Amino acid sequence: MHYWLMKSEPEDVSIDDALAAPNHTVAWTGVRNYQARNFMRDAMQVGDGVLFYHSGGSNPGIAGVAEVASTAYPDPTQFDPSSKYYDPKSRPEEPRWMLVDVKALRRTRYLSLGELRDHPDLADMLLLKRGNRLSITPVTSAHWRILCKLAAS
DNA sequence: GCCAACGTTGGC
DNA sequence: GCCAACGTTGGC
Repeated sequence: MHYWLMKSEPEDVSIDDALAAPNHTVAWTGVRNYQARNFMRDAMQVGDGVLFYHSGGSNPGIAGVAEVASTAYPDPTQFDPSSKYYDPKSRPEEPRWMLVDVKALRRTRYLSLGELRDHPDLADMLLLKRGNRLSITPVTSAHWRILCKLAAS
């Protein structure tokens, strides 16, 4: 059992979009970073906890809780020339990009990036490290507990 | 819109 | 294998 934080631009897929999807589940398309891909491919297991993070807007932060709902499989958008995630160098026999399905469980009280930064016990979260751009980061169980408590407060 | 930080590409 | 150039992410 592991915990993760996964970033999504809410204009693309928000927590509400995911909750409105069939079975509350969305395929996590578009990851084009090897480290983030490797987390999904090599480390994620069905049932892992996911913090659903809204990035890119004027007020980024954690918006909900989700869980990993599948093992990794090839991201179909890499083979679709009309997709913005199309990767002409990837071949179906040897797919370069993988994804997992993510099932949204619930919205949380919105935990803005500012609030997270203000919390001393969260200071060493990967998300908060200077220069970090990874769209998927592991979350320690200690941080997970703190965040769940914060979200419920 | 700016820019810091970081990843990727490709020439050598 | 090095590294400069370029592209992208994402907070502000």
